[in-house]
Amino acid sequence: MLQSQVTIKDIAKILNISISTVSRALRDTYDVNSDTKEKILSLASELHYVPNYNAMGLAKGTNHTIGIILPFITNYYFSTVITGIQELAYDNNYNIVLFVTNDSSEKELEIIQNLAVSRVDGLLVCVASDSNSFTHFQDIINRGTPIVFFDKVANDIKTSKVMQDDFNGAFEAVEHLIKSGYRKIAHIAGSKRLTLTQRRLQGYLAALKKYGLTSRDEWIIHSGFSQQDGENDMYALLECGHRPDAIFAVNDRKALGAIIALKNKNIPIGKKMGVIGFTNDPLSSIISPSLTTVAEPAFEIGKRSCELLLKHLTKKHFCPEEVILPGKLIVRESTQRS
Amino acid sequence: MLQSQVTIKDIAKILNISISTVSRALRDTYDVNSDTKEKILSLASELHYVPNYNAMGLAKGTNHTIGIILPFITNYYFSTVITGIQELAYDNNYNIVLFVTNDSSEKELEIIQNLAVSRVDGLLVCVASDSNSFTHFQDIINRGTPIVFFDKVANDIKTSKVMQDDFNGAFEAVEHLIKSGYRKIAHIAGSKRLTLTQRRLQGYLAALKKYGLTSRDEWIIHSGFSQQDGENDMYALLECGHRPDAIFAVNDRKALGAIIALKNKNIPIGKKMGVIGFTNDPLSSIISPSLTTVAEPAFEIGKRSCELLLKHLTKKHFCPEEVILPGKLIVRESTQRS
DNA sequence: GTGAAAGCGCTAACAC
DNA sequence: GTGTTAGCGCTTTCAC
Repeated sequence: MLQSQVTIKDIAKILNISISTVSRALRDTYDVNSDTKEKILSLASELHYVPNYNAMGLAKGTNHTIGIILPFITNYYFSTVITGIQELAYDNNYNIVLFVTNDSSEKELEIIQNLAVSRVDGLLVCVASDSNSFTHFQDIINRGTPIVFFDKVANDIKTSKVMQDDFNGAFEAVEHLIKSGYRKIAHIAGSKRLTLTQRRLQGYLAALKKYGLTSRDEWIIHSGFSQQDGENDMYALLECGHRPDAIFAVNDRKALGAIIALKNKNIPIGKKMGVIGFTNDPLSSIISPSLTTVAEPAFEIGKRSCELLLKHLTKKHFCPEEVILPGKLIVRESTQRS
Repeated sequence: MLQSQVTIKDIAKILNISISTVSRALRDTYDVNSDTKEKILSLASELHYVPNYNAMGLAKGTNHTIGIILPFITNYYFSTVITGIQELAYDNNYNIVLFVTNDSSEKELEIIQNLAVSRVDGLLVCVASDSNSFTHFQDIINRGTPIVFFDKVANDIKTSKVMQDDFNGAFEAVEHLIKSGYRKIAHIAGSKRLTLTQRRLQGYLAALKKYGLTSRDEWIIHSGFSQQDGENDMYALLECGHRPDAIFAVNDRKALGAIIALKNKNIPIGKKMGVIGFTNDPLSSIISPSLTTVAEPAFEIGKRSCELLLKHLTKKHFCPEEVILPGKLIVRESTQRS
C-alpha cells in the first residue's frame, strides 16, 4: 500500500461542502451546480485524487475487475489477445484476473464453480476445446455476471462474441490452394462443437464448391488444436485411400505438426503437398519451409472483447453484439509447387 | 456480480454469537474457543462462505491484488513465468493486474507513476532492458509496497529477487561449445546494466578461462534482446577482424537472429559456426537446424517470485531473499560440428 | 441543487 | 474467550 491518500472527505472539507456533492460531481451525476462541480474536479486533479476501489466496490457491489478464462497463455495468439485486453483494461483502470484452464473442460468447470462471488464484475472467455456443455456459463450470466466470448465461443449462448472471420479466412486459404494448382485438398479441423471449427470447415467446403471440387469424408479430420494432433492427423491422411495433395489446417500449430509428419515421411512440402495454416504465429515465418497462413487480428480481438465487456458492465441493458474481424492471407513457401 | 452472498453476519446470527468471533475464527486468530471455532468453520464451508475482499480491503487497507510489470507477455519465457505466477495467485485467491512496458523504460516509469494508491498490495517486476535508473522502484518500496524482481532485476535495490542461474548456465553453455571443439567463441550479450547480462558474461569468461582460451573485445557485443538485435550483432561479428567459430547468445531470440544472419551469408551452422542460446524457447526445437540452448525454469521462476511476494505481504518484516534456480543444457543440432 | 445519515462487509481496538 | 462499537471510503436514499 502506498501512503495515505486523498479522499472525497478531504475535498469536501477544503471546499466546505458535503461529501455527497463531491461524490456526485466526481461521478458525473448531473444534478450538481456546474460551478461547484468545476471547483471539485479541478481540486481533485490538483490533489491527485484517486478513488478507493474497495470502498467503491463495497458500496456498489462491484470491484473493477474482469476475469479472463482461456486455455493457455503460452502461445502467440493468446498472449497477443491478452496484450490487447490488458491495454484497454489499463486505460479504464480495470484489473484483470487470469484463469488458465490448460484447455481442460474440467478445470474450466472448477474455475467457474470456485469463482468467488464478487470476485469479478465480468468475464472474457475462450472455452476449452473439449467443452461439450456450456450451462455453467449460462448460469453465471443468469446470475448477473456478463460474459463476452472470444475465439472459441459457446455456440448456443446468447451474449457478445468476438471472432476472426473464420469463414472467409478459410475460404481464402482454400482458394489460394486451388489457384496454386492443388486439387485434392484435405482439412485438418478442430473440435467439432466449436463455432470456429464449423465456420472454417464451411469456408473450406464453400471454396471447393465454388471451383467445382469436392472433398471426401476421409479428408476431413476432427481432433484437438495441438501440434501433436496435427502430426497425427497428417499420418492418418497419408494412410487413407485417396491421398490428398494439399492440407488446410485449422491453425498454425496443427499445420506445423503436419509439416513435421511430412518431413518424417520425406514428402516434399509445397511440391508434393501444399500446407496452409491459420493464425500467423511467428513460428510460421521461422520454420522451413515457411508456412503460408491466414493472419488473425489477435490484438484487435483482445481490445474489442474488452471493449464490449466494458459496455456490458456500464450500460445496464446493453444488447449482445457479435463482432467479426477480418484476417489476411499471407503467402509463404509451403504452398509453392515449384 | 453474482447474487447475494453469505456474510459473517449470517453465520453469527445462525450460531447466535457475535460477528467478531466469527471473524476471528475465520482468520485463525488463536484466542477463540476451539469448539465454537470448529462450528463456525464447518458452517462457513457448508454455506460456501466467501469473504468479501472489498470489505476486507477497505478495513485493512489492502486489496488482495498483485501487480506484474514486465516487458512483454508475447513470448515463451514471459508467458510461462506468468502462468507460474497465476497458479500461485489463484491458489491464494489473489488477483493479478498485468502491466506491460513494451520493454520501454519510459512506459515503465509512466506505469509506476500512475499506479493508483491502493491499487496493488505488491509488485512483481522484470525491468525494461534499457532502464538505467531504478529510483522509482525504490520510492515504491519506501512507501510500503513490496517488490520482488525476477529475471531482469534492478541491481542496486535491496529486495527479493528470483533469477535463473545465469552464471552457471552460461558457463555450461560455453563449456559445451569448447568440448564440442570450438575455440574462437564470441558472445552476443544483452544490455550492459542488467545483472542477467553481467552474470552470463562472467560465466562465459570463466569457462574460457578454465580451458585456457581467451576472448577478444570485438567478440563481445552488447545490445538489446530481440531477434533483430541478434541478427545485427551476428553481421558485425562476421565483419570483425578475427572471425569467431562459435556464438554464445544471451537468449534464444538473439540466437535465432544470429542463425538467420548466418543463413543469409550461407555459412553452415554447426559445421562452420556453432550457435548456442539460452531459454529453451519452443522455437529452438522447431527451427532448422535446431538450437542448442540452456533451458530456463520459467514456470518455477514465476511460482517462486509470487511465493516470495506473498511472504513479504503477509509477514511484516520478511527479509529479502535471493533465489537462484538452475538451468539445464539441451544439446541440439546447432552445435554439431560434423 | 445540496446535506445528513445509513449502510456495504469486514477488522480492530476496547471492554468485560 | 467473547461481545460491542467505531470506523475504512464510498454510494444512495431521503429530507430540505
